Amino acid sequence: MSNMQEEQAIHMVPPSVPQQKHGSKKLRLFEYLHEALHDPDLMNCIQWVDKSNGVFQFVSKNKERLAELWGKKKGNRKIMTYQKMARALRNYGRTGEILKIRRKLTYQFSAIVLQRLSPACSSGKDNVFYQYIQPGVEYWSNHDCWDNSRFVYNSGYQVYPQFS
DNA sequence: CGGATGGGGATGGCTC
DNA sequence: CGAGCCATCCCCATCC
Repeated sequence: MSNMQEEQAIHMVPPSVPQQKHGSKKLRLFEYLHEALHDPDLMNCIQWVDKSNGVFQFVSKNKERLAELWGKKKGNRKIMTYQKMARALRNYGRTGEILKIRRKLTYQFSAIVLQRLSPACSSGKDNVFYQYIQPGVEYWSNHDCWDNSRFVYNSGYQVYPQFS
């Protein structure tokens, strides 16, 4: 009876980081966008508005091109469009991974995602990967709950006003 | 009016 | 085989 804990301990495996075999990881949309933001060839499709705060926007004229590239990368059967891609982006609003800035074609990576995608993980040793969105990040909602996915994000450095 | 943009329900596909 | 997670598909609302 007193061994229950021990038994549990035996079967207790460290919270598993999703399996990512070499090169077979499933690319997430926001990862792709982040890559695209660093690709000079795509500067006419997507660009930073405020890099340090993770704010970016699509270029109206070429946003469809970027969407198509994304669709091809995923091997979709049908052609990806900006509309459909933006739908996926809106889903990120629910989890807070990417927030919608109240301005045309403008979005913002959350601080957590930025950290995860960016600099620190330079030397290939980390499993710092899956950390979740809990900490004291300040989100300002101009509606009443997350589900509305319309946010203004206050990074602490700068508040982006809502341009009506 | 009509394109551009934003939104959401339903469904698909993959993984565990 | 089923549940959950994301992404995709399709259609509608609003704005300019």
